[in-house]
Amino acid sequence: MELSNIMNLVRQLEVKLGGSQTHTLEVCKNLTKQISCSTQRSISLVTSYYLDAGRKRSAADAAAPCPLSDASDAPFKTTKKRKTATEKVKNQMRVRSAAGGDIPADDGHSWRKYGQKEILGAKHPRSYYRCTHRHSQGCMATKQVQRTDEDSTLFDVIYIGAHTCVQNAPAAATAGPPPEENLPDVHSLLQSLSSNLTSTPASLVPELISPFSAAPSTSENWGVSPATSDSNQQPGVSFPAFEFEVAAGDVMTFEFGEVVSARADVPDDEFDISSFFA
DNA sequence: TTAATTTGACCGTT
DNA sequence: AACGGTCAAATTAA
Repeated sequence: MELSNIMNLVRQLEVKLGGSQTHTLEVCKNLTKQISCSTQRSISLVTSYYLDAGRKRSAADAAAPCPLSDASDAPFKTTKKRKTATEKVKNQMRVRSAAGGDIPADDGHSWRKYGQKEILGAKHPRSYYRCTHRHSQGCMATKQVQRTDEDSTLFDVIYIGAHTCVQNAPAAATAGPPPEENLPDVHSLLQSLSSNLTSTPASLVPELISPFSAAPSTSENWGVSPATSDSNQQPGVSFPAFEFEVAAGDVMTFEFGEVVSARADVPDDEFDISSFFA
């Protein structure tokens, strides 16, 4: 929520900067653009992180080192066990492609494409990615990317599993204790976020396309859903929207340049999203 | 030469 | 049998 609040504040700043001198303001506008992109990336990172944390926590609640093959289980909760196969932690979000780009913005992780399939009834194929460090570190994180039928600048991205890799690990010098079951490094994530927010690489500063022109959101409509799900969007132009429904449908919807919506699909009793946001 | 992508085959589910 | 996810050989990029 803190990160999302940042996005809210940036949007207000953008509105304030709206109709003034058009010279030094461009710098500020570019800054806000970068901030929003960085925020979006950090949200993606944190999202995949808390999903993993929730899964691990529930595993700890079971107090069994081997939760799946635990035969001596008494009914701890009102476990409406669904023994079906797909017990994967998924996290779907809708992402707008980078400015003019043909692929979704970088989400902070390094991926390696391993497949592409035509999907029944879909206009565009679905691409399959796995973490680059799968073999070096055994990171089993995976994602699927598919261009939306309606808007070809939007992509549906599904993250499956969480990263257990360390991004800056250049292959352990010795075969020391492999970090097989370590948590993702939150500190490095925050550090990366911090540097992204402060650095100003003048190199990649594309033209700004006044993203949020009207309907500034305040802390009043925060948390509700003034999501303007318009359909008259022009190419490359974003509009304000901020849908944030957690209690009922665990759906986040942004219209802030990058993330448009996110949904968490977790097996029953595995993760309580309301407790996370609390 | 190594690493990443492409692409049809393969295989488990439904 | 069809669908979708993954493998892996061939190809391309770094």
